[in-house]
Amino acid sequence: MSEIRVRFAPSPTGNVHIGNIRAAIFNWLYARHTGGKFLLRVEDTDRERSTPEAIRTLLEAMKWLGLDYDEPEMYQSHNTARHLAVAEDLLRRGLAYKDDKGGKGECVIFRMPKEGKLEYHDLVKGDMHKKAKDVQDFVIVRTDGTPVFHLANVIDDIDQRVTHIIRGDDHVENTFKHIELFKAIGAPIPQYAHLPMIVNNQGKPYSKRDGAAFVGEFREQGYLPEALFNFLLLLGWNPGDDREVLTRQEMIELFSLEKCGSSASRFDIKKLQWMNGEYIRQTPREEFTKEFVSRVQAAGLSVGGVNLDGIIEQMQVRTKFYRDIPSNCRYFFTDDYPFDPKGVSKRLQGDEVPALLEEVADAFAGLDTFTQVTTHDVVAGKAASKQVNMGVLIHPVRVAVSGLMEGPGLFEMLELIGKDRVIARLRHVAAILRDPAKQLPTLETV
RNA sequence: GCCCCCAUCGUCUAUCGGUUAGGACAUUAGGUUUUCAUCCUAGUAAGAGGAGUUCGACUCUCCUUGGGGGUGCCA
Repeated sequence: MSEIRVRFAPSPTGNVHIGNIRAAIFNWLYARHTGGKFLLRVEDTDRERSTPEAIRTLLEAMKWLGLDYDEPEMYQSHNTARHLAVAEDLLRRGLAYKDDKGGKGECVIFRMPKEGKLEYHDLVKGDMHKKAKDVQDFVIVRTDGTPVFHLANVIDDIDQRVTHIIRGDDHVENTFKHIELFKAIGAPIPQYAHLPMIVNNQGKPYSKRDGAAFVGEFREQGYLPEALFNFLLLLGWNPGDDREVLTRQEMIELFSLEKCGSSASRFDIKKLQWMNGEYIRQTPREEFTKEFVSRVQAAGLSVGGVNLDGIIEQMQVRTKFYRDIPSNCRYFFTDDYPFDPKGVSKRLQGDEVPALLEEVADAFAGLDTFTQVTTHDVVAGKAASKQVNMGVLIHPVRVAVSGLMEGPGLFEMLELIGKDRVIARLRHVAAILRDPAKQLPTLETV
């Protein structure tokens, strides 16, 4: 039994489309599951677009997703001489011919069978067949002397000794051509598996117009590679039971081409967002803390002198994207925090608010221990004596001390900010509200 | 035009002739008169249409419809 060898063969365009990277994921998983080799071939024959920069983008995307490959990457452009030599040989043996149908000069055409059936077994789509007369001869070398995709792709697969070709649905028709090429060259025919495409809400191929379509964009938007990987895997594959969030190890163990579906799947960003949150919540506390601290520090804030563990405990469960951490947590680390205009208009607008905030501040000042329990009791007492719901006090205080309308429970928040800061903030905000010449800094102005 | 592929809740999917058609996302309600998030509970929601095979069809066959892909110098 020869070893299983699969490959990912993208053309580096400067962006890596999610449909492409999903093919890479399925190939990678198949190799890891079977103990085979996962290879990378850079189809860089388009000299215009295949810049070193574009290749770097491709390699970075793969690294980010943990798609490691087992042999040095192959560059298709380095194999052009061989492609042309094979074409010459096919010509010599009468399996290809020269033609000038378009009047552009002579190109080399590969001769397809004219009668009978063409067939192959697709590992995901089943038995495939076509009448030979429905597949035409095709160009393998252009008029300008450069090899065409079909030729280069097949020869490189032969050279890399690829045994299983796992790629997008859009290549199904090409497969009949490629198989004849393998036969003509005298190479063993690989196994094929065609994955359904990722489409948008209209059922059209998912593109840039539909939102983030490239790996780099998801990375920039704060998605974790593990979440994107897991989500893309679930588009067209399932483990056979109800599990959805899987570890890399589980994916490798459970993966099989037989469980791949054959209908196109729509890209549902909502589910990706949910999954990203799942991964953030599952992140070990230590690792999340590291990420949290680096984001906060990158925003120019210091994490010294605060109850970092307490803040983390409150915020990990609320974090949807790492990139939102600084704006959601700024008030923990500095008194210079912006106010959400909606919060101001909804919670700090009334004439009674300044007095209310000062009253609460005064009551807090009398506390020896400042905890969620003692602050709760103070506010509860105030609400009772005023005969109002606690929310009447809680909401203005929350916006005053954090600038935001959301976050941890108020009393947890107060304890984390600390007595002195809370009191100072309440008085400071009250003073600004009383002074018609002053204004609270809003999100926009900061 | 011709050829090929596909078709279960709004979405991703399970089901491989006999199920109250299951799960997840989203959504609705409740737990929660302190928000947001988490968590828990409950709910709404699906076999495109028509023939046939069969005791019995979401499942097999055919047709229609819809969608996608391909169709000599893109990959």
